[in-house]
Amino acid sequence: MTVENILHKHNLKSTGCRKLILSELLESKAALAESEMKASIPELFNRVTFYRTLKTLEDAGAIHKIVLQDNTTKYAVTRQKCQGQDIHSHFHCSRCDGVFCLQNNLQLNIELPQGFVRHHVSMVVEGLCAACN
Amino acid sequence: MTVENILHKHNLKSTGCRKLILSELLESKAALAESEMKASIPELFNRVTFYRTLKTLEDAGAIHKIVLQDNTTKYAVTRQKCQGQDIHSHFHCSRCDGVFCLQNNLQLNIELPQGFVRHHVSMVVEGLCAACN
DNA sequence: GTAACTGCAAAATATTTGCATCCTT
DNA sequence: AAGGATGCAAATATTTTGCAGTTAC
Repeated sequence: MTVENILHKHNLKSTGCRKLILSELLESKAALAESEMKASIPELFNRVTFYRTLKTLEDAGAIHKIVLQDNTTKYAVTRQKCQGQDIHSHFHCSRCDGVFCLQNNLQLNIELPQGFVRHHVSMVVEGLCAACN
Repeated sequence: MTVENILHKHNLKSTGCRKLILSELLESKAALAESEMKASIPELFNRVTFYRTLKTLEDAGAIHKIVLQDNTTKYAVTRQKCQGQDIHSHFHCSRCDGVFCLQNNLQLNIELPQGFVRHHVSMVVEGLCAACN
């Protein structure tokens, strides 16, 4: 799974900002916040481009965002194991702030009120990761 | 469960802004965003006070916030059924944007990677509510 | 009376929009 | 060549901070 692969697969032009963001996310084990990406990527791109690129990549399905309870947003490459899950779940370490995609084949039997219909579920597990535990 | 009850129970002074926000949330079946609260509450309070009051109420445990995948934040009174749940789950209607606390006694068996420890889980179920379905 | 809540002004931060320029295909 | 991506400037929105005045207890 290379950066070019991903871009081509989603019919996206191969541009500087996209490649940098994708390679950054591919290399990282954890999901990254905008600030974390900017820290490692030199000031090649300004914030506007960042926002637009993240949105483009997300709309195309190349990456997905994870919204934490503290309102911060992190991004991760959408890997095969992430796809087709009714429940998309992530782990958030309270100590190092790391966010990781969880691979789960969970079958949730959630009772909803009468007349409610469920489309999909997102879940964040808070706790300590192996390194911090 | 009156507003004064709640404030007293959490050792909070009974002030105008707190009472308005709490009564607003108590009356509403759905969780409310800051913008939704402001719509029904006259301009008695400015934004700064709003933020600070919400934080105070949240820190005290009188209300809790729900962060949705689109980054919006809603608030709801912490009722008895909300408490002591390992998994706090909410329903978000994609059509009317309503957010409701779900009462569930779900026992989740989530498999975590080696060495990871789980503290608690938050979950948002997306779908259609009874009125919109 | 006192600690803490509120309001105002303003700073800091985050996000969006319009437009001109540049680049990928 | 053309459509789309980028950068800049600036508008808009969101959140935080300091300080002075006010209020609940």
